Amino acid sequence: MTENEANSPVTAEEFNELLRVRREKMAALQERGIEPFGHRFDMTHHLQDVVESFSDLEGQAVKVAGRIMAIRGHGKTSFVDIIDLSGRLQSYFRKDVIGDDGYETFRLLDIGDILGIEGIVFKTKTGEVSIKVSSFVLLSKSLRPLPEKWHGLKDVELRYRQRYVDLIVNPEVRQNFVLRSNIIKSLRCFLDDRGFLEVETPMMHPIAGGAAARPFITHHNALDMKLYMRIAPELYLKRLIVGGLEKVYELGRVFRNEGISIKHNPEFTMVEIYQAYADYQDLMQLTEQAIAKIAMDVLGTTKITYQGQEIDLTPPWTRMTMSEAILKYSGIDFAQVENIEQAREIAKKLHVDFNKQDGIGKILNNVFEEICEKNLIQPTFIIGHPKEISPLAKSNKDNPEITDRFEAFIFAREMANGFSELNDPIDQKERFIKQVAERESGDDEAHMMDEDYVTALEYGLPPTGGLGIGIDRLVMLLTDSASIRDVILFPHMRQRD
RNA sequence: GAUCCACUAGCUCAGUAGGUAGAGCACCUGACUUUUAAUCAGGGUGUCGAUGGUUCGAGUCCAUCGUGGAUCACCA
Repeated sequence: MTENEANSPVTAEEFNELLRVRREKMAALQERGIEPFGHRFDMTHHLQDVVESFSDLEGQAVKVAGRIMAIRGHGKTSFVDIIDLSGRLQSYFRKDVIGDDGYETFRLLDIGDILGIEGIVFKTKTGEVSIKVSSFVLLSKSLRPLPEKWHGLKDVELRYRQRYVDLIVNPEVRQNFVLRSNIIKSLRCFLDDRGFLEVETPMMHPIAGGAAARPFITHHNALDMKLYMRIAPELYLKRLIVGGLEKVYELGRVFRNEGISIKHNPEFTMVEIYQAYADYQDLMQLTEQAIAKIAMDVLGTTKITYQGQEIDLTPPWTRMTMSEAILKYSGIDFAQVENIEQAREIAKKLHVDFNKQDGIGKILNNVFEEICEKNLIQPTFIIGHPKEISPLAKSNKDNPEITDRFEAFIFAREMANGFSELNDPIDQKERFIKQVAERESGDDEAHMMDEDYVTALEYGLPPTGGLGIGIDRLVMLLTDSASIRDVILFPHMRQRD
């Protein structure tokens, strides 16, 4: 049935049998004076509490609420499974307890209906903790049938489009999203404990900066101006460090107008963290400590299994420069490269693509991505990124062609990216100018000029370490989810019709 | 954007060689006062993703389109 039909006052004949029967039952309940959509209910326990506290609760009256997931009828008695967020509990309806009238009402209930139940806690002869219903109240009539009880909802398209159904029938999906919430809670706790200040900066930017990505474009009517949905909060957060806030973080959504895949959603959640007077080494430590602490909080261990692969998140993680990684996985020493011809030669030899205008740094990065990334299963910090691909990172003191930057890889995926922030306004302006030139020569992911950001740096940005962690990918890792869509409640889908 | 795969009842799936559309669960009728995938007897509830085409005849073959998935490209 289409949404149109669901919202229009159709006659019963237009529904299929399953929908029609439920509406007829709703009407029958109303005829018996029962309101099919209730108001509130005071429960004394969640369902799992009843099971866990059975020895204390046996023989006592409790009030619980939940959704009917199974009905096993036996004539004048019935066993009814109900679920809430905490778990499942069996309830036992008896005609001689709730009366003829109550039992007639009970028989108008369906799988999917939401009930409030008052009854006595007991154990059945097969040993299952149950509640003998002394009274019940319909809290919400369900007008649509739920998917099958033991296969659940498998169709991934329906699972994403109708996540509410997915959440009802697939308990592990519910658990994953509870875990996601716990991960974020744990991260906040970690940062708050270390004196970081949580801040909120604009999501709509006049200039999209802080990352290399194509932005979504929107428009403000009253100001009649073009605005970009933010691709990163970075430049605003560093303005706050200029302003003296010292240790800040922002946890929130960013938007990138790019392809959708198992690892990419157009909007995703990241945390960016900035710490004045720190450098990339400090932030590397912070990264491994944060992720290990989160894993400990939500899973109770730093040794996890992702897609069948054992991964040990215990710090310290391996540290390796980009060139070292290339040497390790290809046997070629890229650090010896002195000119662009040599770099191109290596790329050709390793069958790595590059563009004519790419410099040594970009080719180095291409080679790394092509040859090394797939090998970085255990947590690994890659450091020594070329300046060419790091327009916001501070150059290394000893080798100005590379930056004091790191990326954390786990299971061949970039999980975090951080660096000592470039705080030299003159250097920053030059790098912006280079980015603008790249933009003009067709790279629509290159940075735009942000004059105000340069002005902020001119007031003085203390030496600062910065870090971004992709929360969705972290949640994927800790929930053993193969697709980012499994950790985003409502992943983006093409509109139907 | 490219390639491959999928789309059949509310859900999970079968459908042989092109010949009247199937099963389990759910649902409906009846029996049943401790079941738990309850059981027993009976009932099939359908725009086979859409539109064309081939054919006496299409769920099945062909074409186009739609939606989704996987891989690739882009990216985090």
